[in-house]
Amino acid sequence: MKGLLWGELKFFYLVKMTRKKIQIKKIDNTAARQVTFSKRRRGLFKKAYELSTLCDAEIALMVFSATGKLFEYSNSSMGQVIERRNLHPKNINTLDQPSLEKQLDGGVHAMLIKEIAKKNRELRHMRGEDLQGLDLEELQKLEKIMEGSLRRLVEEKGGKIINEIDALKTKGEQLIEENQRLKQQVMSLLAGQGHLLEPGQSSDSLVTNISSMGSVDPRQDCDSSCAFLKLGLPFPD
Amino acid sequence: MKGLLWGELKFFYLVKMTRKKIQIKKIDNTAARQVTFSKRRRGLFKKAYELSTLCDAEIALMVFSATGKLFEYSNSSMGQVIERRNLHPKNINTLDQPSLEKQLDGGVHAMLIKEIAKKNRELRHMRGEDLQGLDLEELQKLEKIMEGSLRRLVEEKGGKIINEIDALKTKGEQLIEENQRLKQQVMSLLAGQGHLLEPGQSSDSLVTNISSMGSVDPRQDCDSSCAFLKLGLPFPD
DNA sequence: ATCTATTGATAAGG
DNA sequence: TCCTTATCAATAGAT
Repeated sequence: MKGLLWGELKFFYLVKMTRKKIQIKKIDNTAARQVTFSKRRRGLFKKAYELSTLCDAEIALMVFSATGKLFEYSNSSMGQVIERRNLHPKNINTLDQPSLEKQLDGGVHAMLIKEIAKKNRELRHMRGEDLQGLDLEELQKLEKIMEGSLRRLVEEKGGKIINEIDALKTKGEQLIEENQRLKQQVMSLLAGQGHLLEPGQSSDSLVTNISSMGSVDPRQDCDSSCAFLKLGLPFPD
Repeated sequence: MKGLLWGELKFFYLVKMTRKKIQIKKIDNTAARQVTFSKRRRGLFKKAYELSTLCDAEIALMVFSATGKLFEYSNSSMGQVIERRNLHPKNINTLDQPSLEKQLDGGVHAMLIKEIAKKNRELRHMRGEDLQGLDLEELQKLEKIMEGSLRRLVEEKGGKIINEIDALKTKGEQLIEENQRLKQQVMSLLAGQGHLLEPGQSSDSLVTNISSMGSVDPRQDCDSSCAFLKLGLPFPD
């Protein structure tokens, strides 16, 4: 809505703007919560950046959204700040106490196992298993994701195929060139040594003998490479 | 200085207000920097608290002042958030926390973390991400799997849809029956009380009055439910 | 620390 | 997600 129109409406209809201060409590409406999360997260990161810059402070900020997505900021390095914190007199004691460590370890252990279970569930769903527990909406969402995945996969495969074909074509051309060179070499040798030919020995077998003395891979003779080239078949690798 | 006096001064003497936006650069004056650090640090922590509360986010914030003082905030536990970050797919390969209990109980943790990393790889592949590392054969295999998944998913969804439709149909039939029963009840009542009808009062309005005394939801009168039944429209739930 | 004009952040709505 | 605008909050500079 354009500013002018908006102004008119406001003037004539006294539109009630419900822009007001909010209570700092968990926002019930999911969509509104997501929007607010996005906006305030940006604001928070900006403030963190400004503080670190203005006041030469070292800052690490980690934010997990309600849906588990991770956002982080650090003006130096996250690991460095965490390490610095662990070495800080304020926290160094908590690391050395076995009891606390065990408590923490138990928590971490449980978290790791929970994480694995969660990922297993996701994987089963992605494989089309255990779908009974999902409702129509969740199935729909999953379908969208999988369609996207399949689309990307097919694209990737297409690219790979094109690349392989290109590589094979290039290789084929190189072999054709080499083949030509060798043929000329053979011809000139034949021209120079034609008088040594004995009756009963074909030129073909002579070509084979000569070419196997050159730089070509001796495991592959001229005849077979000619066949690949002429038929446009893929080359054995 | 009181507001009024201040206003007068400003008006008459054009007091030079040097309140203006600042550049986000390191503040040179040490004292001013300290003051700003104090003010903005509070602001930042408040913002972090508000975000975590409003949006149900898990936050860890560490700030080292230029003089090495540590300030930290977390709505849950600092260690917990750091661990959660370490096992996040984004950072799971950058394990920079050898100082903690991992050294003591390295075996199990390492295994669990490896497992999670493996599953994350699988999941990314299933989502069509990080496919560059796979060769043609692997892509082909993955495509087969995903096609199967999608097929099963669509089947499952189809079944769910059929079920929902059946349920709605059944509900509709039940409502039709109830509707019929009520109509007959109304007719018999009308027949028995026909002599009570006064001139000017239509039977329709009487029907409405009677039916709203029965077991039907009083928020919905007979006319509107008839409309739903006759038009074969979905029922409001 | 306290004050206040100004700048900045953001809620509601599209 | 981005845009807009009214309102609310943070804070720079002064005391």
